[in-house]
Amino acid sequence: MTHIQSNDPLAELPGYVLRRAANAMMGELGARLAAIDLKISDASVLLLIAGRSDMTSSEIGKVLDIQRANMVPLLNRLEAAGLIARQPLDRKSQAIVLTPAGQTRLGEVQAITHAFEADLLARIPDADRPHFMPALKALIG
Amino acid sequence: MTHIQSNDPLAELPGYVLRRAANAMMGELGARLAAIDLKISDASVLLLIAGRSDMTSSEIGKVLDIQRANMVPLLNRLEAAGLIARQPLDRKSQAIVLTPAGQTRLGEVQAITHAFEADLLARIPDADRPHFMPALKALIG
DNA sequence: TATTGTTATACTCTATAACTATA
DNA sequence: TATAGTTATAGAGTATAACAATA
Repeated sequence: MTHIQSNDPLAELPGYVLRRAANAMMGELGARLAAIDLKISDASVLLLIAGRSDMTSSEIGKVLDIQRANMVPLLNRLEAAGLIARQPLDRKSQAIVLTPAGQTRLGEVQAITHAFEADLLARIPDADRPHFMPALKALIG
Repeated sequence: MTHIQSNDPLAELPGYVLRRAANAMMGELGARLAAIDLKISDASVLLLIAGRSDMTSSEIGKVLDIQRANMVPLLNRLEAAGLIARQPLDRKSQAIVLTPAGQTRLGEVQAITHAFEADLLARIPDADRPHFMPALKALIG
């Protein structure tokens, strides 16, 4: 449970509060995805390759900000769970594609993700909500 | 470098963008604090115990959301660097206090933190800025 | 020459269980 | 009986270097 205390002098520092909010929300999302035996990074991959059959491991890593080397155990895990397959594109590259079981699991991921994002936004006061995404996007890139 | 790509279908998910923004900002803060040989958690402790001599390791952990057990190597590191000292409160508890060197380092932490927080806020468009902290606080606790 | 997939490795952060000494 | 401090350990997540095979 992440809960800023009343006597925390860091509670007015935007960077500190940003980290706390992200930790709280990712903890919540992680708990919801654990119900279908996925980690957040697993779910991100499934969402990313949905409906396509042209993304390689390296490309997925670039988009999701995951190192090439760290993609290997992640994809091995998804493959062992029968959710993705490796399809050769040429003799060097291979596309990562959803299996039928992966398609089914993706549906569950989408349901959980949609509910999670809606619950997250619902916690933000009406007046502040429209400013949330623009503010965060301004901090990236 | 954290930089959401244009072809990333996750770029409109608030939870995902929140995590990316927090990672980007913490990477930036970590880099600035590395210049004075501190980690973010180190700096948080120094800021928290500034001006007091009554906080125990357990209390610091509760406020900063760090497990009791994980406070030990953190405080050992700060103690080895000569920045904090352990002062017995009774035969069981001990207060964590800044040494003179810790006071000096705290000043550097405050300067870095102040500049960082100002730079962070400056990146957010004027119209969105007043809504940033209220939105984040609504997500915590 | 650059890139893909991979292995191996290491480092940080975090989580849990257990022990002791004391409140 | 509960709490403070500690030890040990294990699991994530992340980072780098290096290699073979192929573009």
